[in-house]
Amino acid sequence: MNDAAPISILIADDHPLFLKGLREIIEQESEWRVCGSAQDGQDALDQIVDTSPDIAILDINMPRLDGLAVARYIHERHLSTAIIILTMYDDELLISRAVSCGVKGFIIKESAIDDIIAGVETVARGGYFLSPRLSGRLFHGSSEHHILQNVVRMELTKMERKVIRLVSEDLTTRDIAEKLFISPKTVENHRSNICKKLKLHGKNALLRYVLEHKETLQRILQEC
Amino acid sequence: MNDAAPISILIADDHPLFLKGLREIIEQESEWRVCGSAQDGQDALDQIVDTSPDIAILDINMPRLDGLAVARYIHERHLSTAIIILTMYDDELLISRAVSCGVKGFIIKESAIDDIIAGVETVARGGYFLSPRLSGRLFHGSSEHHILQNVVRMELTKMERKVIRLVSEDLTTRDIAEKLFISPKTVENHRSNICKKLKLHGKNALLRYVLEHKETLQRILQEC
DNA sequence: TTTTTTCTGGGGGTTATCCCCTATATTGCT
DNA sequence: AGCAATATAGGGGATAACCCCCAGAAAAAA
Repeated sequence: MNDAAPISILIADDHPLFLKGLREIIEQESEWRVCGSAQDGQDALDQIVDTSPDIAILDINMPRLDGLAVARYIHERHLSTAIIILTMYDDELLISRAVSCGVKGFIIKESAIDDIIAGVETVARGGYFLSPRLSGRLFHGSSEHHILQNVVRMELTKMERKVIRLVSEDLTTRDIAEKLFISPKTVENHRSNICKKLKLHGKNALLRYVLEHKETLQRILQEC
Repeated sequence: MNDAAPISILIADDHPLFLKGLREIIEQESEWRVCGSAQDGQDALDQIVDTSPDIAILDINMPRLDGLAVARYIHERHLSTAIIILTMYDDELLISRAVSCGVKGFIIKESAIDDIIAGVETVARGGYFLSPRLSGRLFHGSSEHHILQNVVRMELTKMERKVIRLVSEDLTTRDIAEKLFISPKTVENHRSNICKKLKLHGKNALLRYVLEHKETLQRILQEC
């Protein structure tokens, strides 16, 4: 960390308060420099492409383009900027998705300031960083979200994913049939197969399951 | 705001980053002074009792004691400190609860910095402040949470509340009947009456409704 | 090309929920 | 004491979801 040139860092968060706090923290370090800030993902991406900072610290929830979408873009085009993702929640599904988007660091916002600094430092040195609170649970076997990811993404077929998504949107079998231009009976078959694959038994089991994991499901099933 | 003595402000948030940002914003104003900061509610409360600041800005979600509990304590003992609550979400139920805890300001964290300053200023002058995004919807008639609060608490009878709570815990009519030592038919009647009062129609409407508002419901129905 | 999987339909059945009734006992309020 | 609301219980019916079976067509994989 004894380079002459300071490490350039772009920060992006739609919460002004957070942006302010983050900037203060970074500017306390003499070898770091905030080369830009953004309040939405698109602006952040444009600035990254323009100025190619060493590191970009992105909030995961931002207007126009979320942090992961920015990360995916950077990763696919092999740009040099290392991405650190900020999040409010320790959501394992997000972490695994982030890793596949080439994210180098994953920091939970409630971290102590020293932990945040340590994370940025690690990534600046070319390493990977996960907030302590996150990494603990990461290797803790099958979390709810892992089940969801594996089961919904891997085991379910395209049509089954479409159906389960529409179920989660409060549509009945008949509605789904109309929407997909297939017979209600076919939809029932799909429902039945979904229940088998997800090991759901009993009346309204699928409905309960789907409403219980509504947000997570709809996040996973965006592509359908 | 031309007093000689600066306005003393205590800030509390379990997110160090936020705390940092908040402190920076406040210290930019010459007539304001951060007289203390805390990362949990108990610490905040102790400091408020000790130093009686003019204003305390409290995050709603904090370890040990949440922001509303602190506000309630301050309010019940008629301490002079004015409370401003910070929150991530525009949850109307929280606002109404906060108002009954004597809270003077309610600021959503994603507000622009100027809005935050305006809010603190308003409360410092003895006024009440609600973030623009919040107040807009507050007077917008029947919000989801108002429906819940009014309908569930006021319109539903004791038994109906017990039943809807057990429905939200994934119990079937038969299970509920066994648990309450009444006939399944009675439970069905209660369900039916609940549906009428909540204006729910169609198959599984109650189940959908209840799962949709699970957390809110169980928060409201703690006493059952 | 052969094989497997998926998608598409259907028959027929059980059950839970919702919905419309009626009716009695109890509780609480005026 | 009388009235209203509530809790209890049931009859009977409609429908949606689940559950088992089967089978042909289409698509994907081997």
